[in-house]
Amino acid sequence: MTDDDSPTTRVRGRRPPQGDPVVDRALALLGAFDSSRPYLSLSELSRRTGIPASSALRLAGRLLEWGALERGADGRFSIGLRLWEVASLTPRSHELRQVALPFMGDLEEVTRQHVLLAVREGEEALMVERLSSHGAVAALYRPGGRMPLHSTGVGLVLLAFAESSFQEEVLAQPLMHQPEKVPVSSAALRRTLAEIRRDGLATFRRGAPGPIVSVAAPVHDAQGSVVAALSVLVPAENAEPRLLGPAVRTAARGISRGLGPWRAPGTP
Amino acid sequence: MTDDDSPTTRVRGRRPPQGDPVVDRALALLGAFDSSRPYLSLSELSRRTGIPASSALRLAGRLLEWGALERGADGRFSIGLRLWEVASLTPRSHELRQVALPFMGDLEEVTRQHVLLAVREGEEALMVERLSSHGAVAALYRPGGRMPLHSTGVGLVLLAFAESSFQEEVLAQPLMHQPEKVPVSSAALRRTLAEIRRDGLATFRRGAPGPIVSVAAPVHDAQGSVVAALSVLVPAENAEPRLLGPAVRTAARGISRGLGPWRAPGTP
DNA sequence: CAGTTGTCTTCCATTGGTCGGCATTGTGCC
DNA sequence: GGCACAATGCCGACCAATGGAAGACAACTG
Repeated sequence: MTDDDSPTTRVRGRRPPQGDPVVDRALALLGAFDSSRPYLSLSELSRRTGIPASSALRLAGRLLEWGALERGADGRFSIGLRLWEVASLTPRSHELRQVALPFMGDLEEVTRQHVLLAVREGEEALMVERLSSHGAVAALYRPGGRMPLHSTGVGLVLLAFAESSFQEEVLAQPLMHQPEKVPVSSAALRRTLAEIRRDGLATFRRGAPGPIVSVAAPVHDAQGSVVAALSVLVPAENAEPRLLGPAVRTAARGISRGLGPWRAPGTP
Repeated sequence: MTDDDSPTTRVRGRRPPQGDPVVDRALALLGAFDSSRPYLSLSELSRRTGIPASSALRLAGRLLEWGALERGADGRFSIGLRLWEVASLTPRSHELRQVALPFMGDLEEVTRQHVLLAVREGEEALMVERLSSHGAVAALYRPGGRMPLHSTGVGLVLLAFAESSFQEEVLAQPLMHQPEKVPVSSAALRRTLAEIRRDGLATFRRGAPGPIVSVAAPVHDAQGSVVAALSVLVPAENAEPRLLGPAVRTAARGISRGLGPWRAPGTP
């Protein structure tokens, strides 16, 4: 029962049954970019999104005109600065960073390594900001990137203070430490989370690119719920968790206080 | 020749002659947000973009689903974290910040005020990053926000090293210092720009929220063109431009060097 | 150097996703 | 209760969006 498709009857502009909403396709184009591929040619864009080249070109043209995409001399596309400008208004990054940066600066000055701030987004942590000193150890994750909840200091804090239904959902899955690929026992993780809740502090060690230890603490908003996690990342050898703990907790409290009275985004 | 529109013939879904491309409308929704209005209700969104409420709702729904928008418990929309995540891949912010942040941290530690990094976007400077210490003086501009080229330290640097055709375009307009609203003589500005090119350094004073001085230097990419400007912002009273100048220039050179060898984004 | 391959772009007949007015419900204020 | 405003659901006409075909151009290849 193949339908009639003799060469002569084949129409030119037959619109195929496919047909995602236009907006979704345009967003798919934006989503095709990736930290490992910040520049994409038209055909790469087309392949990654499954959108035919001619359609991809038309849509990309619109995005280009507005500034959501830019196009280099070699014809390749990248995310546009105009989009970044608008996106920087997202409250969970903008408000938070504004308050947190000075405190993060203090911590960096003391530790001279990495200081990072992350929020939860879906089943991962999203790094909102990172300060890194010159001689700092190699870091696994980057600002704007995602980090596993169960295998990073900030992630553990965010998980420990999430709703318990969400915690159970995560605990139900088989989890592996990253990047070592060592299985995590759900019972051990449960115990760790309880400790974090008790101490208001997470200490996480990993040996991957180099042995490091991360000390993380929760940041609360005016309603008292945990909206972010702050952490310092130092090489394991000269780590002094005893000293780092109070410093991180103090900074996190400072940020929390800064978020408090600044409430009420009612029309100014 | 009014067309027939007797009450009974009035069709329901008559599509009006209006009709911007869908993608443009969706982007207009994103563009409706603003640093002074990071939260918008549906009707505000509709009014600001000129899109009828029912259409705005439908489009916003799509954006919401993808994560380009978020919606609070009160029903108001804001920019979504997913959009920020993608937007953070824009080379002009991502690559630059990665290299610049450690150097900016050094400068902040010395000055204990504001350190900022900006790129040129159209006829304005766009602040890509700012580090601010605790006791720092009030700042006029915010990260992600735009600054006038002729009335800020970083702006002057970016203007001074822009193509001359662009400079003439700017010089041809009547310019005012911000926020004092004092006219800028085009001849004086021309002289200032020449000095900046000669010294590789801009010094800019303003008295607005408080008397401050900004010392700015250019950042070059591997090809030698100026891609950003770095600046420190300190209160005028205890400013030591003599000392700040070399510090800022050194840091800017460090960033430029960091951008150099990191060239060639050819497929890895 | 003709042949091959791949990318980018323009063209265009077709059609299904998009359109906004209207109706309804929800919410706050006097 | 009455009024004003915001949000959402509904609907069918219609035009903007569609993707295959084909051309232009560049880079390899035998």
